[in-house]
Amino acid sequence: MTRRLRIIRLKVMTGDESCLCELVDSLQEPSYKLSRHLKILRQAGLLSSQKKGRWVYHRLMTKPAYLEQLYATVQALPNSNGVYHADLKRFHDRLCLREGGRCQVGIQSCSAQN
Amino acid sequence: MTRRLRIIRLKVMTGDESCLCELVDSLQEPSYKLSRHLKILRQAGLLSSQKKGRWVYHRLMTKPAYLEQLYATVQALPNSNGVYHADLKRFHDRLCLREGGRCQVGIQSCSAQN
DNA sequence: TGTACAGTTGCACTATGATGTAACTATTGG
DNA sequence: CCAATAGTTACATCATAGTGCAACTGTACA
Repeated sequence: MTRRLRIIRLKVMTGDESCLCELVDSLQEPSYKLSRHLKILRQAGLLSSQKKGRWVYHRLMTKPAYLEQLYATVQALPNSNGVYHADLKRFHDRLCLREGGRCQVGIQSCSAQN
Repeated sequence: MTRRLRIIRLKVMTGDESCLCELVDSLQEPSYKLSRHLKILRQAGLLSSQKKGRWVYHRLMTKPAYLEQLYATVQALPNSNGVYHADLKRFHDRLCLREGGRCQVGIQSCSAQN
């Protein structure tokens, strides 16, 4: 659950679409975990996923009004232990590896491989 | 989790304080269940509870700003199966049993006793 | 065509949360 | 003081959610 919240928080703050490997480097969690959480979020109607080449880009759904309300709440949640901030920093660093707004490389962090 | 949401939704919509027996009649759930969920909500900082005689009155906390944001989201959530509406109706009926704004009787519904 | 790699998923397992029972405290009213 | 009742909680049990491993699909590039 916490991981799902970290994903949503990150995407609420950044807005842009991102692929799994970028999220792995940002949240420092193994890909199989995040992949499953992303699937659950997609089934819940919070995310839409689009495959482009070998990468799958995920972005927040904005259609039902209560989702926007939900995102505003996620944004307002207290960042108790600084995790969200750390996620965001790693995500921004990771975005620098893009070329032409597209992901070009896979998982970079050696810690949370797989 | 769903029960916790029903409690919060009910209190968000009505605002006023209420005691356990009134919630039992409204949600049609046994008292030991709701008592435990109320405790968890209290520990999470969402509720404050105050004992007055033999009844304990529970009300929503409003202090941190993100809580107000959270309540707005709960209010905006879709009422998929009509549960929230049914809870609300039973709650209003139950409030008619008060005298001078105070609860005077215990659990009324024979279904969800205990 | 074959290899590397992004991403997914079935399976077994573990951790966490919800539940039912029943015993408990505290308060009211006779 | 005692019975009745509002509410709480320890304990065992069951249900659900999260995890790790490993095998799998699909795409790109040499």
